[in-house]
Amino acid sequence: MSTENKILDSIASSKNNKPHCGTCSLSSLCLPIALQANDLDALDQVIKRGRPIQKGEMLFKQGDDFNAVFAIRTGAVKSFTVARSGEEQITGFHLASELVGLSGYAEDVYPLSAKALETTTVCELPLDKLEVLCDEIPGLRKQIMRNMSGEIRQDQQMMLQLSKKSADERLAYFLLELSGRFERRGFSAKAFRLAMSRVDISNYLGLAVETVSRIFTRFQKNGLIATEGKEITLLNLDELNNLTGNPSLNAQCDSQ
Amino acid sequence: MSTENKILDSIASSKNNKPHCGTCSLSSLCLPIALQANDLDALDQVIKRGRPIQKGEMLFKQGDDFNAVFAIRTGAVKSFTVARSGEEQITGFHLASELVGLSGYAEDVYPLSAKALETTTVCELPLDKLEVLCDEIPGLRKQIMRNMSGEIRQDQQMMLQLSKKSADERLAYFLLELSGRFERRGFSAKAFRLAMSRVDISNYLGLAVETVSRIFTRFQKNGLIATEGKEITLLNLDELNNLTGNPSLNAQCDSQ
DNA sequence: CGTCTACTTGACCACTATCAACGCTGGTGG
DNA sequence: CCACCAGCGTTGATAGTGGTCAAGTAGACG
Repeated sequence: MSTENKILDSIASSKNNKPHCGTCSLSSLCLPIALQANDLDALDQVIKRGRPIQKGEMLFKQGDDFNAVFAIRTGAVKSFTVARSGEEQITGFHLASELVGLSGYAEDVYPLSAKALETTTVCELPLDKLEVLCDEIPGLRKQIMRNMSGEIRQDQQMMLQLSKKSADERLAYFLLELSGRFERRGFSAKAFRLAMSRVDISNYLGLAVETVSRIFTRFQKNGLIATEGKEITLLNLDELNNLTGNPSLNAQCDSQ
Repeated sequence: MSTENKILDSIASSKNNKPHCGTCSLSSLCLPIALQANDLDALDQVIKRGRPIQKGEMLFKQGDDFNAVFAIRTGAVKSFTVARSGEEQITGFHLASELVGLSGYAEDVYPLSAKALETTTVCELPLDKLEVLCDEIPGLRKQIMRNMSGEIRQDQQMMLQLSKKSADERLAYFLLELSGRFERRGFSAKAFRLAMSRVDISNYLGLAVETVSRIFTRFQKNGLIATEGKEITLLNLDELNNLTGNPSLNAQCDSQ
């Protein structure tokens, strides 16, 4: 067994060497959430689990035929659209358990590209098989619709950020939003690693890199955060929350 | 028969007094596009067609239970989210044949509100019935997924506009995008009525009303458009296209 | 005719982009 | 082993786009 495969397996599953939806630690966040055991097997059968995708590699490119949806098992991915004028807009960062590529449905080609921010393993759901399953398993159809609906909601939140919020508010929102996603995956809400570069963050938030950099420094001076390269610690969630301009995003949300 | 009902019927269908998906002039744009005759009947059966909605009335409010999706028959609707801080963000304007409310799927409540911009008639698709039909008619499921996917694509385009484009570019894009939608509905691409107010436009585009107003005047001075109240004529599509910063959005798109 | 709302126009200034320079780190090749 | 370079991140100085405030106009409606 090659070193590469060893790494893959150790990443894919800490206990078994055959990854399977039923044993995947993400099953409570990912598509299986709404499925029965036998449906889960059916889903598992159609999933292709390829070799890991290296940092900088593309999952798919804007304009490619839409032939699969991807669920992220480990790692992180950014998706972005390129305007005809050449400008890039990062439309989202995707962590483990999230689906990428569903927006290809409308036009039969991907309207955006997806690139790995770090070494990433994915579960590939070939479209033809997925279509059949969707018609056979109502729970799966519903779960995918929920997913798409959630993405619409999220993108619309982002529209609000981009059009109404100041640079400080956007960055605070970004950090808290990420924090919440890590927490839901069982990681620390206060200390994590930013898989994306400052340039990526600034692009996503509709700001210049310099602005993002300056705000990071200012937040540090004010004791809100501490950074060491890509590692970041949120020192004062309450104050960050105030900064978003939104009463409570992450504060006293124990019920969530 | 009351005056109100007479109006409804005359609006609902210019030829028959019983509106039906099969005879609706929008069937080639709306959900029926992918359905067989008998499936179409099944869809038609579940649709509730209520009285017209007056300008300013709400179709649904953010936080309401998600219990129906709406297809617009005539008129226009704006949808918008309200942040906890109170800011409103208009997330879209919807014209005849478009679906509103699909983003309620993820959380079982609508994450946004929808309000009529003018007197509007809608086809209401109760969620419980729609769910059943989705599982029975694969074509319908697919069409709805395409719809959601298209909305994601569209929102992401908007994110690009909001974060990368200047005020002029945004307004030009807005006008051309509307123009294209009117054209696809068989109306003039060059002259139409803006159902929404300047405030709505500015909110949608992430600008101040004053800015929008100034750009409208400047565009007029430069001979790009002519306005008279809410009526607008696009005098120079090519130049507007250049202004979007995107090579060709509406130019020489005869094939589209 | 008065009031209200939508829209327009002008003056001013703040936020953030842009330009420029510099430091740090990791990789490459002499 | 060190010099060099590229990519990323930070910091400073400057300027421009578009927001804000204020006032005025026009159109709709009672």
